[in-house]
Amino acid sequence: AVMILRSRFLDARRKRRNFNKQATEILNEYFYSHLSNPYPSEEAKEELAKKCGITVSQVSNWFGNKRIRYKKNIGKFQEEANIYAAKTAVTATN
Amino acid sequence: ENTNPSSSGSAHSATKEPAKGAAPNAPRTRKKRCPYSKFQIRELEREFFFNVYINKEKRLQLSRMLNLTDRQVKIWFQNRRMKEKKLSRDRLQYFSGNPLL
DNA sequence: GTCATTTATCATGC
DNA sequence: GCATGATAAATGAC
Repeated sequence: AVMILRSRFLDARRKRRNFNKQATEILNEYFYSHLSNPYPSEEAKEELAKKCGITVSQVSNWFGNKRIRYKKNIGKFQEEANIYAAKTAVTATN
Repeated sequence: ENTNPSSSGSAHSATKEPAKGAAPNAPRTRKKRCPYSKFQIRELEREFFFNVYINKEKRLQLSRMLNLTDRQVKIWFQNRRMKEKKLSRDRLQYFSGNPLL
């Protein structure tokens, strides 16, 4: 039993699974509300990880991928940028 | 399966990629990431197993054998140590946070 | 030296 | 067929 768990752990990367919608929502909210400086501190990463139900490393990976993929093609992310911008604007006024 | 770009004409060009003397405003183009071959990885891992920290002499020897620069071998060991640390962290988190066993 | 990061690449999901 | 998460080279702060 231990060997099975261990083997599954060792190649956990090979079988990646997408984050659930709620987690992606939380990460995107933070990203687009800190677009001028999308670098969460270690404490912020831990809090995001807790809220999303993922590890701190996964949070770091997500922001790393998001930053460069956003920078490489801002146009492609314009739509979702507007969505989250409006969302955070609403929450800010409330 | 790995055609090393560093062997452009000479395999003995020691350790530098940008020429520093001539161009004052060097754009300093970042070296493109080139994945190492299975053979290179095996030899690097083999040495890493014996000692996580590599000597300067062994480093030069390894770099010559694998057709890598001395800097590349040094960086590889640094990244490999970070990988080992991350694996330990993940292992700890995995076996402690879950009610298994 | 460590370590967060950038960037390209890999492997998978769908 | 790309989107996405994780990893592998490479850089730079400290």
